[in-house]
Amino acid sequence: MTAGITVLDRLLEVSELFQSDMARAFDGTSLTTARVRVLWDLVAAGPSTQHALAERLEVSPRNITGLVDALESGGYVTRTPHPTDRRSIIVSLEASAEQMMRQMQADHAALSADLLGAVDPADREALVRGVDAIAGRLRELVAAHREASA
Amino acid sequence: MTAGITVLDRLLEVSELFQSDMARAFDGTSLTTARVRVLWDLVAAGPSTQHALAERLEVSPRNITGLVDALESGGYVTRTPHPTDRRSIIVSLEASAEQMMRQMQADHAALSADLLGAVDPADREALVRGVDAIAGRLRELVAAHREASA
DNA sequence: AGGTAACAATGTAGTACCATCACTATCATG
DNA sequence: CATGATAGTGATGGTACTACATTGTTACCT
Repeated sequence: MTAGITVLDRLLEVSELFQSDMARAFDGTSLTTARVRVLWDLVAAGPSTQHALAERLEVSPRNITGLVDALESGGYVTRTPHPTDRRSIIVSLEASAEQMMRQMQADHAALSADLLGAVDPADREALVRGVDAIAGRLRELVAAHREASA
Repeated sequence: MTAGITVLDRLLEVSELFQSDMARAFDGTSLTTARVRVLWDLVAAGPSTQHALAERLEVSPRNITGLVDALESGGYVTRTPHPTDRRSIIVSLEASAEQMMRQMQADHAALSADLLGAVDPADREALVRGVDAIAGRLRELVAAHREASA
């Protein structure tokens, strides 16, 4: 019972700590969590229209305009016209930003490994299974909520 | 290796899902995540000065003024003068808000139990130990980062 | 006591994120 | 070719946060 509370609380604590640490890393740059989310998506999906970004990140197209504005003036991305559809704009990562994201990905992996290293080896498999189970169950619950309120 | 990445990513996913679900629950009210954080703290700490709230929540005093403004006009808290220090203002939960927070706490516990219920019983203890270990290690790392940049 | 420094809260001003609505330019289809 | 959908953006507004300046109050120090 108390353990149940503790697990969820610890999970939330972990992500809070992680996010505040990320944010601190961006100090001095024009990067923010929301902007990096855009970069991250571009790494995964490749050059995209703003509309596609908006859909994948689940924010309004209008918001993407602002985020890309900031990233563009920071030199992280470029806007190029779509080859066939003149309404669309293709957002691409600048080479330096792609390099930076690769580094960030490596850091992320290293951190993951570090954190997992703090776990008793005998507990690791159960931990992974447990976290997966929790994530899966939570996805179910959220989906059910969305249904209900739709 | 891949598992290491997956664990951290899953943890982050869990807290994202959780937070978006929380936010949806506040639809239609004047409550938001930041404001509920204030209420939550008042439940745990009892009536407090705004200064104390700012310190515990690690935000600027000015920000607390705005949050308490919103909570006050929503009828969730009341401002009363400090008995001895006329500079200070004491923020207290309204009875209805205290009731609501008790409910929220119960829901939180129920959700925790539900999520833990999705985990194979044989994995639960290891999961709790593992998450604790990760949280502890992450606390260390963040503290070290703060030191380094201070 | 009298002056000064620290303190609590708030006004002002500014950044960032996010949303909706209205509008323009451009497809795409009947 | 007209009509309706689509892609992006301007305008506007709410929330969350910050730093700086200001006001009233307290506490300390000589």
